[in-house]
Amino acid sequence: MKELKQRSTCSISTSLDVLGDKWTLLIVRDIVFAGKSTYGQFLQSAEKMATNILADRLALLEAQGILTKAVAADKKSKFTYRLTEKGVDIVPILVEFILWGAKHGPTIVDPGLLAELQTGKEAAVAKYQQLAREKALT
Amino acid sequence: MKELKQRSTCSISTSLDVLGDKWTLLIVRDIVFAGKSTYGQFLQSAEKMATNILADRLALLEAQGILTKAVAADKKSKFTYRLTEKGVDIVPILVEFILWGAKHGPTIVDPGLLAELQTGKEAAVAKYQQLAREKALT
DNA sequence: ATTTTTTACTTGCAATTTGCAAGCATTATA
DNA sequence: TATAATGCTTGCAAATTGCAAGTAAAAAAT
Repeated sequence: MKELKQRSTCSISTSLDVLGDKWTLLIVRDIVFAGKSTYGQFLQSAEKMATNILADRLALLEAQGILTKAVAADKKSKFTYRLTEKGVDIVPILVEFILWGAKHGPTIVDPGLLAELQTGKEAAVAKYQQLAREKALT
Repeated sequence: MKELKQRSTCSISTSLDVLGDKWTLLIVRDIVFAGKSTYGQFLQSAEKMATNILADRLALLEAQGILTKAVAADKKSKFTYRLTEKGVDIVPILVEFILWGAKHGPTIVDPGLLAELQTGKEAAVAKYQQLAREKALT
């Protein structure tokens, strides 16, 4: 796992030190918007993350206190990854990426989600944050 | 300049295809919050971006229609980089990175800016977007 | 007029990171 | 007891990054 180095004291820069790559936020996305929680589920996403990259990023996110790793309730050979409060606080960032991509990129967004975000962003953010918190308790 | 490839149709993923690295958003930050506009000014930031990386990212951002490059008003040997509307729409993303970093990271944020963002996020976003638009006209 | 400086890059190369394929270890199922 | 599921680890080539030096056009200084 690559070690984290802080490039400056700027909060945008330090956020990018942790989240600034092509894969990390996709894991958080999968937890928040796709209800995923296991290594195998993350691997099945459309972007086809490599197994070593996934393992590296999960370890990094855990080390940063963004998610927790626990043995699954049903199987001892399975692990469940959930968001901490620090992770739940990433939801607003994801929402802004959704809105920017939907407006300016060649993307397909669930129309229900998009409408929800465009008509009441704060309420939608709060809703998905609460859903993530509730899953973290199971 | 590395070519852009779209990994999926997810709007978060396509946004990360363009903005998901450690440097790109720092350039946008420097334009929006530090009033910078030239290659030399971007190089002077605290994070010390390498010259080849800066040149690559500026070309990529221009190719993506996020910023424009124009000969400076005072000198023919100088270029001025400004945000397009697509670039101005990145401001909300930057704001969420500021808030997340300020809350969870070891950072130093201008207290005035932080208070402004925490008390009236939407108004602050609109203000910095308008400032960027006005500079783009000069 | 000529040299020096400013400004914006480009180039070469070593080091790091990524991406792909295969292998391994533990637990669960047949 | 063998097979499958699950979560990784390893090896290696390819791509990207980071550092230092070099280049080219325009501006300023002499």
